[in-house]
Amino acid sequence: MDEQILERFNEFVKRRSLRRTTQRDSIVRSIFAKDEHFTSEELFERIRRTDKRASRATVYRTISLLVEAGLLREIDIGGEEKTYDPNFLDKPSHNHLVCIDCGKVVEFEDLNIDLLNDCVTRRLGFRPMRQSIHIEAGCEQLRLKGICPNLLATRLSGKRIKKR
Amino acid sequence: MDEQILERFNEFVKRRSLRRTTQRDSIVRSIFAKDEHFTSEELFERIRRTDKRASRATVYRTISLLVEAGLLREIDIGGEEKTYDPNFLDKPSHNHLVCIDCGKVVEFEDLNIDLLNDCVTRRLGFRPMRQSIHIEAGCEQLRLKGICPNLLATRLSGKRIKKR
DNA sequence: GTTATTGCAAATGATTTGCACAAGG
DNA sequence: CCTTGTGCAAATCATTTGCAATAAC
Repeated sequence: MDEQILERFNEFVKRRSLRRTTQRDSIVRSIFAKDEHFTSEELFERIRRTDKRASRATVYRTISLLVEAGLLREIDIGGEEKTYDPNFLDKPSHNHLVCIDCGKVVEFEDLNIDLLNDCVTRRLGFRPMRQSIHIEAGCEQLRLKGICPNLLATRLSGKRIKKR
Repeated sequence: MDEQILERFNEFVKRRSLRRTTQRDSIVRSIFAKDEHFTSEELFERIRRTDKRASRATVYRTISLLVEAGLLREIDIGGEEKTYDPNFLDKPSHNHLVCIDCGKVVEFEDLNIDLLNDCVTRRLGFRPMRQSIHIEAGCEQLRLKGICPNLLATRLSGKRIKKR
């Protein structure tokens, strides 16, 4: 993981006169070890594997801190539980496409769309702050050949398919 | 209200061999009497004013039916409760801008953005189905003059400001 | 030492559900 | 009639919170 993220978090924690704890460190490390989206429960289970007495409460509380610190973002990809995205540090303005066939989530960036959105925002009399695009789409391969490569890939990798 | 919507709902209900009831009729009428976004609780309170023994359960169940029928859409404008938007029949591809100063929600349509999104979707190997843009923006007037016209308008009209 | 943090279990709050009675067709 | 809908209250489920014990600084 990029140790720099941990540093940034600890600066944030210090600035708020909060405390650096082993639990917070390990949760932050666990989150930014991958670039995968996750729910609180998934993260909790991940943490539990290495620390048998970690608590859900601390996981929830640390996630909130990370969101306040601007290091983590809640995203909307459907589902009952909130989903978090650790990739906004690398790609500050990316968006999400969700495949309605397999649930796969694809991240993408598009400068032109960002620009157009800013125009619309100003035309409406507002100052652009943040924008996000949510696309639901079907798999083209599935329609043409009856095979969804993402679904296959998902099966192979054992990745959980998000129920919508 | 456009009685045609009620008709469409009742066709849907019949197709599923469900039943047309006075409660469903009155809930559908209540929703499409305005073009305002609402939460289940707000709708329930609205219904309660005219029908003292209406139940939350039926409101929730009817909302679900309307969403399945494609007549109502859940939208994401933050907040803990789900928000529903009855305006997709008139504007099938509109988006939402939320003012971070006053919580006002502005609907807008933009064909160019829709087109660009479709391009991106195809480039990624998917078939466009549905897309939505969520913009958070600050009030330009507030920054320049210290006055947010929406906030004023909201106060005057007594409209509830969504907490975020 | 003083203040913040943790883990637990209990609380919360929106939404869902089981069930007995009522209503639609 | 027979089946689906309603209203009520209880259940659910993710998330939050109070609190006593523990760890930072």
